[in-house]
Amino acid sequence: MSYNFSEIEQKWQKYWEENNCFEVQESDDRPKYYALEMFPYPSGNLHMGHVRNYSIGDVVARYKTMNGYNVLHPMGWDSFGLPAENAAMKHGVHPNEWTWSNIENMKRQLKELGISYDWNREVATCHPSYYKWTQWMFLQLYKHGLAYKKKSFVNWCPSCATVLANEQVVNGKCERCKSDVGKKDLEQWFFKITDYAQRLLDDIDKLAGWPEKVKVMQSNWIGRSEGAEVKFKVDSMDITLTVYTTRPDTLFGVSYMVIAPEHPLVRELIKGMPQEKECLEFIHKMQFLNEITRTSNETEKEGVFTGRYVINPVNNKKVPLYMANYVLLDYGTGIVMGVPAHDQRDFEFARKYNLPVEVVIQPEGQKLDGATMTEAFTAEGIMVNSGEYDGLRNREAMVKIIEDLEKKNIGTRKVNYRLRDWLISRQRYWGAPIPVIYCDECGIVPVPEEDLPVILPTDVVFTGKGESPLKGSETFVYAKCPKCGKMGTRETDTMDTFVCSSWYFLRYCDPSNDKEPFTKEAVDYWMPVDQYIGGVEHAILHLLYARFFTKVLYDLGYVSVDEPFTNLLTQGMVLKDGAKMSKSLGNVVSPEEIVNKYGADTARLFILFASPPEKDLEWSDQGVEGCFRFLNRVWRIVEDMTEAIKDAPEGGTDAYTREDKELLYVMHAAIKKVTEDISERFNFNTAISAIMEFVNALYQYKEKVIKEDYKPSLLKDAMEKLILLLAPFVPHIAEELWHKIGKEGSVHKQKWPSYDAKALARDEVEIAVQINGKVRDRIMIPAGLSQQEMGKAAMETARIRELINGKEVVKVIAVPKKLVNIVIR
RNA sequence: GCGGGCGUGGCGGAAUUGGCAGACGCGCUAGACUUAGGAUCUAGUGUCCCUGACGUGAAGGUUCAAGUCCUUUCGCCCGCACCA
Repeated sequence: MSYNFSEIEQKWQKYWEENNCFEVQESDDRPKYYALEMFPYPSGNLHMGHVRNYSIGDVVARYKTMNGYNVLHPMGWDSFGLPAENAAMKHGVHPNEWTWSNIENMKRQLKELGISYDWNREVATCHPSYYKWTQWMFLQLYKHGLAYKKKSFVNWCPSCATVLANEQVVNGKCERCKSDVGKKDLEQWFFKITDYAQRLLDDIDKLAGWPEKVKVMQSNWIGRSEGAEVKFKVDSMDITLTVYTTRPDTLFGVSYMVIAPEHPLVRELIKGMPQEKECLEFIHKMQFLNEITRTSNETEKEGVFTGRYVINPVNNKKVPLYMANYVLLDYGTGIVMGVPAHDQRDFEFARKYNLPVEVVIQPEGQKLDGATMTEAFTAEGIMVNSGEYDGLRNREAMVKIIEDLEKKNIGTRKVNYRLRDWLISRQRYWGAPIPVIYCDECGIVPVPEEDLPVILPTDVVFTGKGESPLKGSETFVYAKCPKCGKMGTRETDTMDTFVCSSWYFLRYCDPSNDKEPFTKEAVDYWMPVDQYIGGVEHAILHLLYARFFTKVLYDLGYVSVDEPFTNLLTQGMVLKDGAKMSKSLGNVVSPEEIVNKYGADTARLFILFASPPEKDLEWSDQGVEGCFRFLNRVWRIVEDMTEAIKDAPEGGTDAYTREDKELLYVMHAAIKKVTEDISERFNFNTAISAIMEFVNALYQYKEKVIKEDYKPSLLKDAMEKLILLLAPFVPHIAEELWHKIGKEGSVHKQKWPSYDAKALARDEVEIAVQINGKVRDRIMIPAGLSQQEMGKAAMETARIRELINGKEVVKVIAVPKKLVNIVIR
């Protein structure tokens, strides 16, 4: 018979809810701790990845509570987004209805897992009381010049019928639906994250509690590079083209120049030239290529001559101006100088179009010939063919050249970032409306703060066409201009859902405030998040945006921290048969099924035990069975002992036998290990294995000691400690057993046990005796023996004496409590 | 190509500071209890030519001692990738 998990779990979930066990307030003399898991998109059902994420977070939250912290552990819903609209089109359900019923179901599932959330602080980004403040955030950014509108070539997903941020385009495909992303020339809203590029980069150094991997990814994404901008005059035209280069030392080797086909100056440059028609065709062709095929490393470089020439300011050489596929408009200046001898891309381009290859840097002791080179020389060397800079090492020349460019006013030192401004407008319905009104008289007018929220209308038709469905809502579109009162039209684009999730961790601090997004006091008390837990897929997107928002709000004085997350744990994926669980592979295990069959405690235990949190986890039905068996084992041993410990006096007892001491040792070793594994390393798998060893020791004790010799207070202590150690992992069974052994009050409100170093000090230890590094014998020795005495004891056994007989003992190394190594010759 | 990570039994994984490799769990084997066992308990379980030898992807090295440190190398996973 197994224990009745279903009854127990329901009972305690009800108890926790009715007693508001996990509700927290700021005013508390305990130190605060903010434990946060990434809130989910309400797709309708929890998956194993969620279970893993929230189980990990729950261990942390419950453990910290038991260790005397005032723990904030909230949950909410990232509830705007495309799937709601797709469902509306497919099933004819309104996104609002669809989303809220999903939330209801997932909330029930979360509660069935017994996660210790303060549900009073629940937020949903699609609720007007939340998006009011998302819109408020937009207005603050707008007010401070950090939100702006511009026309540009933007990523366009034809399937989602919306624009996408750079971060949402993965390998040229839509991050969400995987269809090919194209380009469209549209007017769009942007957040000026580039203003914060340097700080976002610099402050990565502050993130000591973040995984190296995530920090490297962010730093690569920001992509700082140092170089110079250099001005080239167009021959017989009054136009100057500026290039960005990281290699100003190769300036004398420029043999052509390339401009991006979309560059605004191109039309003027080619106008009336014999090459105009060819150029226009090329531009047209490039527009229809998506970015991945256009810019992939494998795509052959392709270009056309514009007919124009530019003049190299350092040597007055006239070089041809091309347009080419490999030059991107939105990086640097969109114009690149071609130095075939020292850049591989330029080299390939030059060979294809028969452009000269001029060597200006020679490797030491070698002579390169531009005509016969087979690849570009990109390493360091000595300057040649570079006028006054000849003979210098190229590094030194680089510095000098930049200085000289600045003096002559033909160039400047320049730092560039790969990071682009964040495109936040979406032509979709189910998002926070951008609070802006267009007025014929006044232009772009932000909606006044007191008029927020701009409510999403309900009279909307979902067409799936490339226009915001809001455009069709008469009640929404027309609005009076807040400035002049004339009728204007509202912005019909909504905000990227990543805007909503960039500040939700702040809202949790003060979730029902309707006067402001949060009070400074609340945020100052709880922030920063002490431990953030979520999937590594958000390493760049969400985590970078959240950092950006925090910095902006810090600058505006709304928060006192400039980094939101002190420690970050990126959990691994849940796999089945070596692959990520997915519908298409048919390897999905539903959490609900597992909870129904074995209970939430078993589900949680397995997921925590199978692998350390940051590694991928292979699902195993048999492993789940094993965890269920273990909990039954725990149940039975506590049941068995209940009678024996009933009238146990508190504290001391008679002299301990060997078995008593052994049990005491294992118990304290378990307390030590579990404590350290949770607090220092988050290695829940080894923490759980230590508890298993403790339980095994209890069974050993039962096997070896007759009932009459039981020490009631020792066993009582053991039962209490066992239950306390289990509490963060398997909260329901722990709570039930806690009361079963006659305790009162929630086990989760108890103090975390501490270990007794005395119990861990054994008087005798077994050590290995090695000869030349190989174990040849084992001996029991008193624990306090000196190294010398250990060596002596080791050489006294019959077996060792025999083995060293007639040999010369060169050296004896003794490691206290571990081993003795005798080196013989 | 650049950056990050990982290779340990039949499987998931331990080994935290260089100190007995394989904790714990799964699986497997045997025994006990039993009408029965897919329940439970107990014992065993890296490999082999088994008083010993070998063994942490491979090859070298440092050391009394190496999964752990160093050098070389192979394989896998993840991220970025024409960024001038």
